[in-house]
Amino acid sequence: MLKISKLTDYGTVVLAHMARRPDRLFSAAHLAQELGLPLSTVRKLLKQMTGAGLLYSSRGQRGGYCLTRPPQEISLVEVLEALEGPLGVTDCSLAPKLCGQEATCPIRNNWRGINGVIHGVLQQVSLKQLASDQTMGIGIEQAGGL
Amino acid sequence: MLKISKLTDYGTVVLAHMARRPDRLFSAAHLAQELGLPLSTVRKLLKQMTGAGLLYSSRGQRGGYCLTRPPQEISLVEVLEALEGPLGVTDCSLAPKLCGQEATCPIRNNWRGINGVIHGVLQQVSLKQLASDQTMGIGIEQAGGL
DNA sequence: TTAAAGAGTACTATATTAGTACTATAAGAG
DNA sequence: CTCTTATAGTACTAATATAGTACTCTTTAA
Repeated sequence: MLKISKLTDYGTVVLAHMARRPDRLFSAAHLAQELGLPLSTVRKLLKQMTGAGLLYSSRGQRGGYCLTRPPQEISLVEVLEALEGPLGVTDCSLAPKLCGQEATCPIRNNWRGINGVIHGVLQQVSLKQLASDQTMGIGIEQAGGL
Repeated sequence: MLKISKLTDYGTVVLAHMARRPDRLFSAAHLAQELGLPLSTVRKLLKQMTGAGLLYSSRGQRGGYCLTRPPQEISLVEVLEALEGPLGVTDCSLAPKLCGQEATCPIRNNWRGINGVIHGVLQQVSLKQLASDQTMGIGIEQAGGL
């Protein structure tokens, strides 16, 4: 259904929460409690996002996580790709040799185009926007072609 | 990875092929052979799309399938929804009561907005465009909000 | 030195996806 | 009228992905 996974969804919830206080340091336990998510799950997400470079972590007592960049500079694509790997609507728009039909497939190029558009949409959304109460305005226009 | 399933992908290949000859009647066996896809799989897809109202079917000798509407009037969303059910990037943008966080989730509205945009992109792409050799032109513009 | 916190690893249950096989039914050809 | 071709319906299996959890190790500040 063209869905992101539930874990990724939780990940965006966690990041959006952190984006509201970019100054603060958040521990996994605090986040889990504040957001009502299972601690183990939150831990897993934080670890993964740290590995992807989205978060700084500091250990020890009074340790925790914080964003590596200001929330308006982090796009949703980055977050999704950190948690799910490269974004591809179809196999062929992701990597070669996954489909088998590839060489002869007459619609591959068009799928790649669609993938690019969706990628663009998600790139335009920043973490700051995602965390915002205001409704986001993103429009689409038909540019040309047939 | 925000991906459609491989079966759905095959479905679009099949439909795009049929869209090039909207007059013709295609049997499952022919399509499977022409596209190099497994017959059983093609059969499954055709049945499902017929049930969803995208195809007419006629049985018996010289039977087969054809599109119920001209290819430029069939949007990609319809095809995806016929094969995968309602389109929802997140659980909460799909149906109530799937997430648990729903009531308190601060970013639900924004996800719903993103979902709407992606829905819009796929709605703008017709089967005729998908089947076309020409590169499609779809642009995105930032309209407002923050 | 101890307690709080992240890092690393491994595991299990469930759901989804992909692919296939078999039987029944309909309709045209001869 | 019956044979052949084709769709309709159903059911099943294997592989993969997802979700959630548990446990141990390491770091660091009080």
